[in-house]
Amino acid sequence: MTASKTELFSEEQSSLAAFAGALAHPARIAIIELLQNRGESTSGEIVQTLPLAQATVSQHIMALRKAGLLNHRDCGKKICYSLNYDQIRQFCHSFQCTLGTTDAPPTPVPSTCCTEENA
Amino acid sequence: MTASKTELFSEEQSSLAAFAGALAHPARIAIIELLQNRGESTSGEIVQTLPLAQATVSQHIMALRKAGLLNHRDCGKKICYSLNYDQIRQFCHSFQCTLGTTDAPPTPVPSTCCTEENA
DNA sequence: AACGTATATCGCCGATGTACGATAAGTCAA
DNA sequence: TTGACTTATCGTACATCGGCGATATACGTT
Repeated sequence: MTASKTELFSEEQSSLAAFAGALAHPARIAIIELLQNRGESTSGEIVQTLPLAQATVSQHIMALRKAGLLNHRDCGKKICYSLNYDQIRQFCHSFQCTLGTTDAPPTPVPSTCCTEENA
Repeated sequence: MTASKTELFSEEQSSLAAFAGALAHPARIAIIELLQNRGESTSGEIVQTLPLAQATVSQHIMALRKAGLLNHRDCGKKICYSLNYDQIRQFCHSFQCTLGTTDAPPTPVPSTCCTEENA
């Protein structure tokens, strides 16, 4: 991504993009679904569920952690992961606003592109 | 990505991941915000708004188009883009379900990892 | 300490994403 | 047709991702 020229965009734009990036892989979606269903799972259980090597799954988990989507607690030699619903809800709300799916219907729009814009 | 071993995951998981991937760049978030505010914009207007080269912006627009997030209509020599709210709403709903932010509160969960799981 | 288990990290590789200039392809006007 | 304009695509360079085996780290048990 060439560092995405990320400094050229707003904090919120980068933040939303990062959140979306965390969800941008089917394996990570699967992990989220698993945690959604079970409430809590160890890393090992997640590995067993996915058709990927332990190292790869660990990377996906770490990606979700860095995005703030997971809670984890040590539990002896295991680590239990669960969803951080607060973060998730917060991001979802931001997305709803950005995507315009909260209130305000599709906004009809008079469409100016073919009228005044004939410069 | 490596084709992401995408065949190993469900259709819906891949679909959601693709949608998230389309949003996983601040420039694309910025494009969406722009269209959300203006309702409709030409490619040229979008280029002027972003701090990126025309070719790069065109690629981002194409990424959003391929994800089904944009409507476009020819308008003389210009092309007007707008948000495809139907698609967006549909994806948002899927995400709400996957992320568990629709109904069902955070699910307390008895947490079995430290009890029965001591195999 | 030594071992087994659980998880994270490293190193490597091929594939993909991002960025750009240059150029092609299309439309409209003269 | 020529020319100005708008947008998409090509070619290239580089960074990042996604995958894996191997290894390191950390904990609990004996």
